[in-house]
Amino acid sequence: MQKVRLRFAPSPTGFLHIGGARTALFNWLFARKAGGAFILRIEDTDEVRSTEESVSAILRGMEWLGLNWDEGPGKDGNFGPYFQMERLELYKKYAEQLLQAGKAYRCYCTPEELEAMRTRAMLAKRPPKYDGRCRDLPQTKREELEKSGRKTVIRFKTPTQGATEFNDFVRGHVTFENALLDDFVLLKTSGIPTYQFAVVVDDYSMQITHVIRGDDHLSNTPRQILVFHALGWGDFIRNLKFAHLSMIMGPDGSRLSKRHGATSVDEYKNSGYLPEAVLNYLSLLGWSTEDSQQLFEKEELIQKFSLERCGKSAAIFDPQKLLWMNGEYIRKSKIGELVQKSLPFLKSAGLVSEDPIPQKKLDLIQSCIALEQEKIKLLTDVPKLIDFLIEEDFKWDEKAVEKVLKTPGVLGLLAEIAERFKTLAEFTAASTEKFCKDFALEKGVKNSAIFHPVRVSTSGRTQGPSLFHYLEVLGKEKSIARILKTYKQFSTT
RNA sequence: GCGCCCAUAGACUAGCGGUUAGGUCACAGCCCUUUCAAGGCUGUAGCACGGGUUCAACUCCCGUUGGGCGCGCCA
Repeated sequence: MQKVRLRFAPSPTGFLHIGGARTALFNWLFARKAGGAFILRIEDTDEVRSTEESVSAILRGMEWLGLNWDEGPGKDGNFGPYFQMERLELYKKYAEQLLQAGKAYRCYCTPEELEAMRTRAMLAKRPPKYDGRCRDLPQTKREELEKSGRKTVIRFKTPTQGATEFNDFVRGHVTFENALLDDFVLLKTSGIPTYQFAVVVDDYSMQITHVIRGDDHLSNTPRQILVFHALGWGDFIRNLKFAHLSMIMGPDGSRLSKRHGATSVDEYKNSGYLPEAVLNYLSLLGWSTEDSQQLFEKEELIQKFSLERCGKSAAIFDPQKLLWMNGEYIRKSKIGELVQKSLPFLKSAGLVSEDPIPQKKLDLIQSCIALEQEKIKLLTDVPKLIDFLIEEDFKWDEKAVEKVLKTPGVLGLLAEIAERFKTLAEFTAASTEKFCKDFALEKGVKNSAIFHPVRVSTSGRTQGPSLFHYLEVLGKEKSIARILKTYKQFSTT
């Protein structure tokens, strides 16, 4: 039994796109479930758009998501190199083979001529395909063009008869008429292969068994199949399994792009999303279980994933649901891990500058985050949720002052509370709560008439963590000092 | 223009001839509650349209409409 081998083959022309991440995830899931190999192949044959930065951004994105590869950049296997630009000789060799076998030919048309040809065809409402004018050039004409110094590309001699069909895990049986295909370019003038050619040579030479990729490649597949056959790899292609995933669209139903907001994995990382949440959300775009389960542990995802349960229709990316899911993952996080993950965001918010961070401060941060854990949706929420407990000072929210502190009698009560707080033997959530409730009873007012002023006078806001719990974190001294400070500030005005 | 693919609420989806069309996000209300959340309960909302096939169609077939993709010396 042949070992299962899958690949994710991004072209490094930008960051790891959310759609690319989904494709990578599905490949990874399938490979992991089958106990096969997951290969990362960099398709960097676009001489003008490929960049080093993109390569590292993609690797970074993959690593962040935890989509580890068995072969690829930094992980040698027996099928490398894994950058297509390092495999040029291979493509050249096979292109030559096709040339010799009469299954490909040199084309002398210039890009300008081709462009003009396409435009003309479009205007005449004909399919904008290459007309094959160099296909059957007589030898004399060839030599003449050759002599004129014309640059050449190698084109595939696409069969003009018959149809190419294949089975797709998601789409089922698909058929394309060969006559509708044109003689596409295999090798560019530069000697660099086109995607259509490189993908065939690589999938074969890397012994790929399953191709899982975006739906946008569905109509490319027959071309590739034809090339496989022309190279004499019929047996291989007959065993190659295809799965074309439905696309991910933007909210308006058009292809997900920059104008729809964040599309790169990096952006989600920087906005405070957890990789597990992103992965989980992505898994639900075009795949589902029979019982419509939503939340999956990574291992569970691997176990339950199957191509048979991938949907056919395009899915619209819903940031709102991702956000909800991120909250779910944050609530499920172990507090220690959540603290570690929040640290970078606390640092950039200026709440943490020490390095290393003293254990005492770390403990404080942990207590604070624990208070607000259930409320955090994004790691970027953390600083503004707990800053008033971390920083020495705090500011009074204007509306809070207006709504709560300006109520007649409130300041007097606060002064009294501060005094009485001093007498508390222990300053815990339980003790302060008991005190405040008793105090309310004593004064003949509702609990809220005490709670709210205490909250605003110690935090400056009307919303926050559970009052008595954060008072405990804040501590007796600071709590009293803040109430007194509030009293002073507003009793004079 | 030609070809291919797709079509269940605002969004993701389950369904695979007979269901009160199920779940999740979002939205609304109620409960819980010192605030904000979280949680619980309830609710609003869906099979694109038109023909067939069938005792019976969301489900099968055809067409229409709508959307997506491909037709690059981009991948």
